[in-house]
Amino acid sequence: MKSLSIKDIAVKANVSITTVSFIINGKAKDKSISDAVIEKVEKIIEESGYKPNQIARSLRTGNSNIIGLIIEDISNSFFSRIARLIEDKAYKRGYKIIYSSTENSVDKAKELINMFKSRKVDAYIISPIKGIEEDIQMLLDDGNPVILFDRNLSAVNASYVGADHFNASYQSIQNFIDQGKKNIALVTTDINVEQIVERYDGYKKALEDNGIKYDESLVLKIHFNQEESETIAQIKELLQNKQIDAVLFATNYLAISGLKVLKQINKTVGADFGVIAYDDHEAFELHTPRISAIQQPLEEIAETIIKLILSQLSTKSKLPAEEVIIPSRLVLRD
Amino acid sequence: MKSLSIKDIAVKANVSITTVSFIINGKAKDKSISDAVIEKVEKIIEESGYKPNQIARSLRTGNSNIIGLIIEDISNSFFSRIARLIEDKAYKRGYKIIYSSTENSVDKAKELINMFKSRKVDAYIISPIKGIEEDIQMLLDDGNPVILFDRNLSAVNASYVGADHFNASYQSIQNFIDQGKKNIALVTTDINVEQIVERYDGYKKALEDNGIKYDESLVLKIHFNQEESETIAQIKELLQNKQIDAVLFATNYLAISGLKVLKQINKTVGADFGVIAYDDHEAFELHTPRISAIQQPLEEIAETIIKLILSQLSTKSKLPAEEVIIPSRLVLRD
DNA sequence: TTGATATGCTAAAACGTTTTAGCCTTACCG
DNA sequence: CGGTAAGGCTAAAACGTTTTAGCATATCAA
Repeated sequence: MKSLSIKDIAVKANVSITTVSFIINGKAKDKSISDAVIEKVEKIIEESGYKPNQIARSLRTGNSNIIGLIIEDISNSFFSRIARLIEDKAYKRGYKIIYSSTENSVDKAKELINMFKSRKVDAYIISPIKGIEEDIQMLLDDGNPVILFDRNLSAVNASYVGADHFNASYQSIQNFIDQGKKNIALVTTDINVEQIVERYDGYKKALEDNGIKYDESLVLKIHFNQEESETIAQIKELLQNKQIDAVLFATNYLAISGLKVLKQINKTVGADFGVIAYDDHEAFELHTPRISAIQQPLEEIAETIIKLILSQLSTKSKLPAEEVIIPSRLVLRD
Repeated sequence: MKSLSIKDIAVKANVSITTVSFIINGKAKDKSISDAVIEKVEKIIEESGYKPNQIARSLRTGNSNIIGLIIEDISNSFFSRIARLIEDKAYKRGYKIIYSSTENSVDKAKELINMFKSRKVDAYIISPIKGIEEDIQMLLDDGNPVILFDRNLSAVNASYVGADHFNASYQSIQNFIDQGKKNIALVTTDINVEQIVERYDGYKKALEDNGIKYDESLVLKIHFNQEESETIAQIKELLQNKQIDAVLFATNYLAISGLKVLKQINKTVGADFGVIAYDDHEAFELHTPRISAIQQPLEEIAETIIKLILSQLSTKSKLPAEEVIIPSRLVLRD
């Protein structure tokens, strides 16, 4: 059951392959093909259900209409929601997405970039990690559109779209302080990526600006790939052994682990113990009491990414890298 | 900055393209290429960083090493978690995933299948919807490996991997009844897919087997694509106006809406009001009290899908369609 | 009448691989 | 010593498109 080729159509219509190609690609008028022929060929295509082989097309034209998406983990709701929005918007413009998760591994990330390169994707959307600067630079040097998001790599001059992590973090801490909190903990991860560092910096700066001394023992850095049970143990230790009246969790999955701890040790979130999570999650709205969270503007981020990509794809000349920082929203609950 | 081709390598090594190709594909020994030449060419490839153009390769060989994944919505945690597992397992075997969400639209699903077809994906993993039976049959007729999952299409003779929705649902209701519940509601969706129907059937059968009369007014079918606010309004009406002592939610997002309603009307889940959700969700573990849920065996489902695909890919002869039903697990909490 | 222009179409090269068929040596066997 | 086999390599076709260059014929202006 071989599928039809343009040649089959040409034979059936008794015209040349070239003519069929022109018609398929809407260049018929340009190339002055007669209406009669256009109609005949279109009819045959319609009836036979012929679809051009995209692979052959890609080989010839050099573009694939595929956008490569490299993220940390598609099962993380932040990424899956962004992926969905990106997919949607890309799809409407005729692009498909091929994605892969890096799991924060430099090797895997590099491999993925190579994979995508050999697949000739038209553009790259990457939530990067430290250590792949060179590879990204090579993509840029080769003239590929590359958009970083969520986390930036300062060493690389690529376009970047992300939320204002520093200010969101700062605001959250300011909010705690305004409520009279003094001993404010930060639970974060040990991966050295820009957006995590910014959240940390915002935390520190807010304390400092309010004349509260930074206490390193109130900052817990959780190892990225460890079992949740261990995370829970570590958070429990922090919360039980330290005098703490508020916590900012730097990621939503850490916040979820944290809430489990609070449940275990029978501590309730409320007036005398504040919690804010970075990145909202359905569980927070539902939790009793409801948990405050920082919402990243997913829709805007996705839209901006696609806009940048399309503008880069539509001009052959290299556009200067753009940095778009979009404010996050602190949603206070209960 | 044109990228290297096999020809460039051949020229550099002063051998023919054919020889390079044999070496790249590990057929050198077979084709009796001398060790000296192998070494020389490999060295040049290594140094130059040459990567074969996958598109040209695909065009020639007819396979792409890409698996197409068609699901309802990547941002739904059930699908994103499955996607992650599938991606992982596929990746380890040298396959990449290209995905797209159907949003339960027949037209979009058909379009996606065509898209994937013209991209010559090597296999299809589809969480199907009613109305695309013919398209799937065509894929099968053309000899493509196709695995349906989550929901089956009885009209089509494709392999299927899914959880035992009927029994899980039956068990849940039985559990309610064992606890003395009599007025058991079901909140489900109006999409006519097999796994939803099975959950409904399980509900009915369990009632029947226990001599409880089926009351249609206790079954709420929520329209698929509607706003959450409307869903909440409908669930609220059900719970307020009917004498109900237990609810089974047929999807996790409906359960989440339902829990929001309970919060609004100040009804607490507990001994005199039971709740079970189909598909677990992080929010349930965290909810106070914790919410019971039916867990689908994601890991096993993903593993089985990949196994079936690989076995189909490795034999050229068509294998008979297999149906694998994996038991779900009812996790009772609090 | 002549050259130019428009109209309608096509042959063939090119994209970068894989693979078939086969060429030339040298080695070996009887 | 002649024939066959093995070893080491390669030319060229093929995959299915797009696109460049160009061939006829008809029309038209001068």
